[in-house]
Amino acid sequence: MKNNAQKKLSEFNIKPSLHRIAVLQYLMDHYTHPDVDTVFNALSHKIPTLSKTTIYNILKLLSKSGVIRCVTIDEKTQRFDADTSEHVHFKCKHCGKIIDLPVLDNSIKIKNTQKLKIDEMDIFLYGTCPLCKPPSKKTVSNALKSKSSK
Amino acid sequence: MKNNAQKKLSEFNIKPSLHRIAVLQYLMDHYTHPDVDTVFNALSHKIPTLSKTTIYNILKLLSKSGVIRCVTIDEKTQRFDADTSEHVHFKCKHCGKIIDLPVLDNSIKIKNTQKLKIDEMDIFLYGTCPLCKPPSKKTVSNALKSKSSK
DNA sequence: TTCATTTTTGTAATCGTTACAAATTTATAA
DNA sequence: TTATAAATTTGTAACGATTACAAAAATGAA
Repeated sequence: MKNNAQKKLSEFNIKPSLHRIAVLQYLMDHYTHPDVDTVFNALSHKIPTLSKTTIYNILKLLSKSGVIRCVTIDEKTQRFDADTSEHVHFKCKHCGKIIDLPVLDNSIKIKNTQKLKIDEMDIFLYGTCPLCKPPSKKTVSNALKSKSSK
Repeated sequence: MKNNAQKKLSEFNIKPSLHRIAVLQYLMDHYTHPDVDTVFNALSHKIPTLSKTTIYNILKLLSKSGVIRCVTIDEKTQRFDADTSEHVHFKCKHCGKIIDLPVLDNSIKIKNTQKLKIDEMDIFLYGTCPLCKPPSKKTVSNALKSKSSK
């Protein structure tokens, strides 16, 4: 029983065209922070006439409407996330994978002495995931190897 | 009495060429998170032969060495910060200005159950600065004005 | 149907960044 | 000093993600 993209679009007063449903449904089925190309390649089989510009258009529309979030942890490409709840993104420097992490409630305390009106927050972590550097001691050479073989 | 860029480069075992000193000194004199063009325009007067590629090279070198930090809060352009201490970046959606905010010590608690090795962290806030939306009630029209006149 | 509006499409353009090789500068050795 | 090697800088060309734009297609209303 998967989430309903069409229903979500209607909740946000966005006309649920077939393309929009397909894009949002893909994001709601794959919480892997895909970029434009990944979404395009995944859907172009089912929708042969699909244009990449359409993917750009829809993802921008959904981002601006608050249906999804644009994850800018990648220097090169925009990534997108249908999970709009507060969470942290970790990016492995070696394999590039992005991992979601929960945040303990109210754990982030910032001195806002300048009366800034804060609407959104991004927390990005960078490091090494367990697959790229297992915690045992024998993996130093492996870690160096994966580091140099970028 | 300003900070010494040459000394800092030597501390990081980076040969203090005139260009590198100039770039780092600019960042240490201007904690305004400038982008490549801003640094280039500021220095090209004093160094007429300066190439923009050199700015890119040096800023990448300094970032990778940990002398400075690349601030990726901007979607389009890389920005750079000679302040490598832990702090938060706020970006005003309207004027684009980036403001530093301190973080209360140990205030960020994340459930790291996956044994991730975390090296770096970015915290980005987005919203409206006091200049773009003063806290008084008469400024609604002003806020709208500055919003539409992007 | 007809007309207006919205959505989608494809191409061209934009722009920040990088690749690359030549040119210059700096360091080292004889 | 001079010669040679290494490091740094430079300029151009290329790259690639994204956007602008106008035409085409689809949708909705009358």
